[in-house]
This record gives sequence, structure tokens and C-alpha cells, in this order.
Amino acid sequence: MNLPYYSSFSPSPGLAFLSLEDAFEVLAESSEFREMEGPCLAFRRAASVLKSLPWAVQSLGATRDLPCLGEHTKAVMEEVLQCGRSFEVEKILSDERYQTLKLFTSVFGVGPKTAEKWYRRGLRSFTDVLADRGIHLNRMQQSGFLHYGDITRAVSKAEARSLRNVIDEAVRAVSPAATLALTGGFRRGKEFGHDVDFIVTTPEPGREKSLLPNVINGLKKQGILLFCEYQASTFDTAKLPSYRFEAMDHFAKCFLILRLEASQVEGGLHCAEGDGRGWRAVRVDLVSPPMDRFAFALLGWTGSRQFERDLRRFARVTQRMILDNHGLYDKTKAASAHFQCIGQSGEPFELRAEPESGVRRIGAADRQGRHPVTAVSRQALPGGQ
DNA sequence: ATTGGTGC
DNA sequence: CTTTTGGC
DNA sequence: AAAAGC
Repeated sequence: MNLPYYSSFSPSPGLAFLSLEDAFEVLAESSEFREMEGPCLAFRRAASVLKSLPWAVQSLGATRDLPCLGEHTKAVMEEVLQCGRSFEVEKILSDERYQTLKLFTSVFGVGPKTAEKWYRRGLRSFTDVLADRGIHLNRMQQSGFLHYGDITRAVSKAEARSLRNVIDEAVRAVSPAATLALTGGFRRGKEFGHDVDFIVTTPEPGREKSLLPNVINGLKKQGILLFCEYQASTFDTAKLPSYRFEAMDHFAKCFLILRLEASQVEGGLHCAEGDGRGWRAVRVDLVSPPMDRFAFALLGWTGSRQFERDLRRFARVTQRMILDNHGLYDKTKAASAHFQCIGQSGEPFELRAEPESGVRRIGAADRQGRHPVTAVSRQALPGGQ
């Protein structure tokens, strides 16, 4: 197993200059570990707003008209712009609890609760965790440790393209009429990602239930399935919108770790220096909504996380609607009349989401003559429910 | 059966 | 001043 | 922590 060195943010002063985005990400993460949800969100927004700018901020004056930046964030910015470091950020980076929780949560299958549990047991390293006879790792965490080096390594665009071919072949063998769409960060145009996300749907009635299980079987037969957690659909149009407190959508989906052969990647694998295996493990997610929900699923899974959050808040507070991965609902219509998206019987639309920006994104896009959200049309269902 | 993990 | 922040 | 609501 490849253990990480503490590399992401070097606490050694003078060497690594901190970017403003990184500084806010550290503050956000620290707030998250301390269960301060408000400050966490505020720092995430600050980071997101700076990321959305076409230029790098070089002076405090340039941030005068930007939203989501207040007293605290501007004080940090002043420090970082002045000398490339922040006292508060460095204090966090040198904090043992922060370092340990950051390390533990970097393992696939380990979230804040589990990381905290291990920390309270006095564990401080992977060696500590793996040597502790009282710790039982679930299947996901076992895979997380087993493939740690590979799945913490960034996935390149070329690797994502290659995986598209692999998935496309497996899908086509099951349902030739199926639609496969790349989502997540790579759909947003990113050069690197931590995984590769796809949405797969079939117009063939009755096929949707067996589609994902059959695709998974195909990958298994190829011998490239290193890990699979399959979640069957719990989607039910009669129960929309869902009032239950649930983070995830109800579509059939699977969280995979696949073996990707170097020979299938144009320009080779994104791998470590002396890695002669000729393959690497990659995290892949497949989501399979019913065809008529394709657009909403695509919108929801294209991200970014901050964009999804802001978009839903925008739908609620200014449009008086509820948006989720399953649909768009008008709160002002009786009995939660529900709105359908184009593409029910025909072509799913091309979503032009442009995430990675802050709360002002929609307005900014409009000013530039782009309309990232207008693809979701207000076409009422017959009968109106 | 519940918690915590998975995701954008 | 209090409330809201993905009624994920 | 920042913004919105009262």
C-alpha cells in the first residue's frame, strides 16, 4: 500500500506560497471538522467566488464589489496577498487533529464520523489504524486502503476518455439504444478529476431495471471490476418531491473501482514514476435514471457542488420552486404541480452548465449572453397533477 | 433498525 | 437583532 | 462567516 506523505499543503514556511482559494479551503475544512457548518459554508463560498474570476486577485481593492467576502475573509486575503501566508491557516495546518482527520478522510469510505472515532481512539496514522485489532473496516474502506495510491491520484482527461470507451462498450452490449453521458468535473471541462462520472439511460421499456446490473456483470466478466457498490432505484414519481431528509437522489447507481489498462489510454497512464504495472485503479460512478429524468440527473450530476447548492437556493428563494436531481417543482401551484423537462420522448438537451463560480454565477452568465440554466424548461405535465 | 458512507 | 445557509 | 429578514 502506498502511504501518503503530508504533501498537499506544506506547513514549512517560505517554500510554498498559499493561494487565496487554498487558504479558504483550509479554513472551510477546519470548520467542517469542528462541525461549524455556517463558517464552513462561508469559506467555501469565498473560495468559489475567487475561483470564478477570470483573473487572479492581486489586491484587496479588486474584491470590493465581490459577494461572499466579509471582514474575516478579507483579513485573511490581506495577509496572504502581503506575504503569501496566513497565521490562522498555518496554525490549522500544524494542528494534529486537522492533519489526522484530513489524512483519515482521504480514504475512500472514511467520512468525518469514522475519522473522528479513530482519532479519539488515539490513532494518528494508517499504520495505527491497520494495526488496531479493534477496528473493523467495511468493504468500502478495505478497497479504499487497498487502492489508496491509485484512487488518490488525479484522473486525466485521456484516462476519462478511455473509460468512456470501456463503459460505452459494456453498455452497448446490454442495450444498443442506450445513451451514455459523461458528467461530473470532466463534463465541466476539467483537465483532471478524482473520479469519472457517467449517466446511462435506455429508452427501451423494461430495460431500465436490469441495465446497471447487466453493465456491472459485463465489467466483472472482463475482470476489471475491483470494487462495486450497487444501489437499486428507489425512484417513485408518486412520491415527488421527496420531503424526506436525504442527501442522495433515488436513481439506480453504482460506485465502482475499475482497473484501467495503460494500453487503452492515449498517451499512457497518469501514474507514479517507477510504476511498471501497466494499469491503475480508477473510481467510476454510474447513475441510471429513467429516460424522462435524464435532464435533471445530468444537471444534478454535472456540479459543481457549490453550483448545485446555489442553483437550488436560487430556485427556492427567487423562483419559489424546488429543484432536485429528479425534477423541478412549482411551490405556488396547488398540490406541488410538477414540471417536466424537454426530452421525454426525444433528444435529451445539451446542458451547458458552467460551474465553479459563486453565488453570482447565474447573473454573470446572463450578462455574458450565456444561459446555463434556461435548458430546464417549464413545460407542465398534462393534467398538472 | 440505525448510522455513516457513497455523490454533485 | 435573529435566522438561514442544498426545506440536498 | 456572510447575507437576508425582521
